[in-house]
Amino acid sequence: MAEAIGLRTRKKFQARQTILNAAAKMFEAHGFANTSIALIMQAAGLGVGTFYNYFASKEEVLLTLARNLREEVEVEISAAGTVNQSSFELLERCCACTAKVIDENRFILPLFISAGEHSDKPEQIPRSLSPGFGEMFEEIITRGQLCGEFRADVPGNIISEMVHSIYQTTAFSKLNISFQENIRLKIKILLDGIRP
Amino acid sequence: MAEAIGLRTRKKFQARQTILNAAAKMFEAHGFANTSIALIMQAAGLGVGTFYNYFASKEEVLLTLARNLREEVEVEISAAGTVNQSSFELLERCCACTAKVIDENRFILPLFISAGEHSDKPEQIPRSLSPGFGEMFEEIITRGQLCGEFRADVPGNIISEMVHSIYQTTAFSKLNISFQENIRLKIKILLDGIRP
Amino acid sequence: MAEAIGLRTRKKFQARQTILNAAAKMFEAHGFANTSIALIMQAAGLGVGTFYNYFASKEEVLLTLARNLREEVEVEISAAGTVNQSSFELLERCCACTAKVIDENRFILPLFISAGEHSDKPEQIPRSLSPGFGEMFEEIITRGQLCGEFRADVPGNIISEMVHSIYQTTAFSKLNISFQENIRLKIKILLDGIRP
Amino acid sequence: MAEAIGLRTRKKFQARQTILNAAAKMFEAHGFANTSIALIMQAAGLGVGTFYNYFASKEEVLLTLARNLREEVEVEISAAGTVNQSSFELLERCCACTAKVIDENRFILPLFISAGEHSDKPEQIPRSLSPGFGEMFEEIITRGQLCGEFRADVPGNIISEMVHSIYQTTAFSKLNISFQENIRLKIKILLDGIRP
DNA sequence: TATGAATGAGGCTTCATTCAT
DNA sequence: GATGAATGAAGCCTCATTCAT
Repeated sequence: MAEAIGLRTRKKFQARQTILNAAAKMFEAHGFANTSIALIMQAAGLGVGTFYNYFASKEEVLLTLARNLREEVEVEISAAGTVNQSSFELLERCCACTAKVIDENRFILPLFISAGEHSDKPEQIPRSLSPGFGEMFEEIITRGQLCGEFRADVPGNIISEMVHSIYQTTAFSKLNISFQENIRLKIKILLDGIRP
Repeated sequence: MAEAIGLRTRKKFQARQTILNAAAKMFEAHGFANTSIALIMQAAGLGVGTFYNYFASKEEVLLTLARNLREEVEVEISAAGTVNQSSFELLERCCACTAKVIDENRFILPLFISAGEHSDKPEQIPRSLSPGFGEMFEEIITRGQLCGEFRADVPGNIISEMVHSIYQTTAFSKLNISFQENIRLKIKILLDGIRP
Repeated sequence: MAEAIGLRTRKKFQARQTILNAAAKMFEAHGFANTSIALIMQAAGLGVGTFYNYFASKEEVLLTLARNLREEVEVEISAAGTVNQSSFELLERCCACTAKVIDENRFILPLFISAGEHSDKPEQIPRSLSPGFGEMFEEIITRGQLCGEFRADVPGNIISEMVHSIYQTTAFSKLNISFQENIRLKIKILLDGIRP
Repeated sequence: MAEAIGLRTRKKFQARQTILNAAAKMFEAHGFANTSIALIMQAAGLGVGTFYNYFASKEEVLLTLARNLREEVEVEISAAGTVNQSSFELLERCCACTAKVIDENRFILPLFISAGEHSDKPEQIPRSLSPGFGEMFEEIITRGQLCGEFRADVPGNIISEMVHSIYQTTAFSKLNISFQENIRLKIKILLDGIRP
């Protein structure tokens, strides 16, 4: 009995995953707006109606994907020990970690920038991978400014926005250079630009 | 007769402008995706069918708006005398001019970032205000690098992309600071970051 | 030109009528809930999308049909001269007129009783052919009570409700007797029942 | 063993009752059409599939509820001794009893009037609480006519229909008067109206 | 018997596009 | 050239019903 329930539960979980994966693939291939729920479910090999057993809307799928991504970033970052480092080193490392995870889920960031546009219910989609995605950067930056490691004549949230902007737009880059390397170079410029 | 044709031409031109203005207003108010052609033409006070006498699609309207914007920027920049300036001064001034024009047409940049997502025909919408918007910056930057005024260990197109990214994402900024000032600060960091 | 506009306007009006007629027919044949918009438009020989050029919802169609019916009733009643009559005669005549019109649009009354149930937006559908349908009866009855022609130990609005109920339920009658005669007999009982 | 079966039978009966109660509650709260089977079973705290172990359709649930109601009415009426009464007294008492029971299950009458509209299978839902609900009244009335207690110039089934109509529409009444009192007044008028 | 995930038909609605006037 | 009614494809979503566990 317990086993039966376990099986059912496992299957249910699997279906959810299948849908998420299919959605990610379709979003990447066709964009968020051009991906219909029917298309997702077709890619998932499931009936259309099944979608609504797991999600209320396409937006919810996107949010879920984003939340998963954010968790991955956090895991990755906390895995890299971050003690006894200068704010420069810390920021650099965090940026590299973030770049790595995003690189593997490149499709999602662009989606997020624009998703607010699409939906009838724009309030449901935050402009960035919020909440809390940018806060990490802002914290590091603020601390660096307090320590005198970063210039203080520019507000920390402006710098943080700049970091953000680098990720968001680099995802679209057509330059013949790897995503992570691209990010690395831009962050290097930024770091040099915020020395006191 | 020539006058009659002129009148007609002018009238035709007027309708086109009316549509463009209405579209800009509606895009700004409701977003690109949520703006139907019917809505545009209603705002324009013209019949739906008339739209197709001037444009083939919503995408074309957007492109036209972007092209107009770019022209404005160019006019503005060339108005500011640009001789005998260091690359730093030149880049700073160009960025300020661009910020000013974009500030007055703020809605269009966000639209552009996301429009590719929306359309059935994404190939029709370039990712940025291309063609040629970024080239101006790239030219200045490359020249600066050749003169040894800018660091050369980072490719010029990467730097150019960074400039671009600043405009694109600042248009979304929720910080309590004016758009132009926000841009100015970020460009300042960038400029300091690309000193040799 | 004026003629062209006239033609267009006329055609538009015709389409609206066509839809109303088709809807009435389908409502009668299959009931309100079982009549899809697609079915109506198929019966009307028009495309589905055309429906929304004229009505926002099925409910609006129903309301329109009801409003038309009410107008017919009023025309019919005012056609019958109503001066110098006892309240008994007046009520009897009004009831007969109403019965006649309703008889020709029998399907609509049942629809109205139940339509509130159906809709997601029940507030949009009044329970009776309001506003003003019942008021006519209530006015006559109140006047009759004041003159002492009708019993006063029962509130007028109760009597009015009774009149209403007769119409509403007789529309469903399966008895082998004509609608108008059925109504006539019930009203006769009611009239005898409200003598002082 | 016999006990085990008894227990099982009782359990089965319990589930059925649970569903009926939940359905009644949901019908009352949301209306027949807006109540999905899933909603009923959720309110019942049972699985969706379980529904089909007891009922073939929502319509069958409604019919069952109606049949139960009718039985209640009969019990109530037979409880009130009905010997040696004039037809007037008898009809009055029966109407009062019926009103009392219906008052406690007010939701069901409106449902019934409209249920025929809703269903794909209208033939499955009779227009009134048939079969047999009205027969009781018809019998009393016919008897009263034969005895010369009621007027005979109006067919008995017409009068019976009138009684019916009073119940059906009073369930919707918005007047500021209790259901039972409302019914009592209307029946009083009717009784006065059918004196010979 | 109880379950509830899976299903797909079917309803509603929007909207780019056409075409007769 | 201007118009706007007509169109139908396409998307979203609900829900009765089935069936494997």
